[in-house]
Amino acid sequence: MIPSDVAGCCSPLDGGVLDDEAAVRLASMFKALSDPARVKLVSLIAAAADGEACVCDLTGPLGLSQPTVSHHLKLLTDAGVLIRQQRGRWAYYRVVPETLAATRRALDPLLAV
Amino acid sequence: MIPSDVAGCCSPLDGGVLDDEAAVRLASMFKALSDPARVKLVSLIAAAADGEACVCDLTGPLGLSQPTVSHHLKLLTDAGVLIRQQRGRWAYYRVVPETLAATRRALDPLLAV
DNA sequence: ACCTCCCATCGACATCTGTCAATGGGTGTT
DNA sequence: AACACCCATTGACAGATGTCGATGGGAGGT
Repeated sequence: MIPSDVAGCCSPLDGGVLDDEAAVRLASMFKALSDPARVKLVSLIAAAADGEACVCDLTGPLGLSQPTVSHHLKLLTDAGVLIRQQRGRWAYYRVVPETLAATRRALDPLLAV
Repeated sequence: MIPSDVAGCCSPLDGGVLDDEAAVRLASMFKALSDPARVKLVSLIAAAADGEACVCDLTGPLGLSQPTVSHHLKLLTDAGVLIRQQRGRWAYYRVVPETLAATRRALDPLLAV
């Protein structure tokens, strides 16, 4: 379909578009999951017995050092993807389903035809 | 619930977890959408008339230079989120719904209880 | 032919990011 | 009290990332 020559381009189209704040929030959600190590962390925790895991459970399967794993876990926790609970010497992490569900829902408007 | 003291921790849990390749693929999908500019680009294009837009439509609403916008569009295209079609002097971009739908679906296993 | 316009690429630069070794703070055990 | 263990924080560093100005390559218009 050929565009209407001259004025067919460069028309303003600001209707029904994410505002800056929404774009930043959405992007930060995706950024939290933009690293293979973090994706695998969430996967490991979601698949763990009782739906929770401590750091010592995760360093092995990830093949990363303990500080690096703690770093990724902090990013995920700050993003609201995980929640942290200290019990004794162990720190247990579990997935926050609402956050991932919200991220999933946020993709719908981008599929609009 | 207190863990079963000693052996309660550090048990191997490798069942039903994303393998490395899947984690990398998933992460690269999310990385493509991990920047506010790119999220807004997809939103702008999805909301555009006829579901497509050329670069000159996008630099204004984004407030970024043309090279920067082209850079982001290339990243999104490489990730399969957008598709590019050249018509005359204009390059038209449109959303690839299948890619976003696949990304949306990939979040489901992470929600498993 | 020349000029104009749209857009991709290049070069450069500041910043962010992922990673680890080393350290330190709690918690439980002996 | 002393020790062992789990984990977060710090410091450091290489590499990736976002941004822009400048350049170049096509496609249309005059």
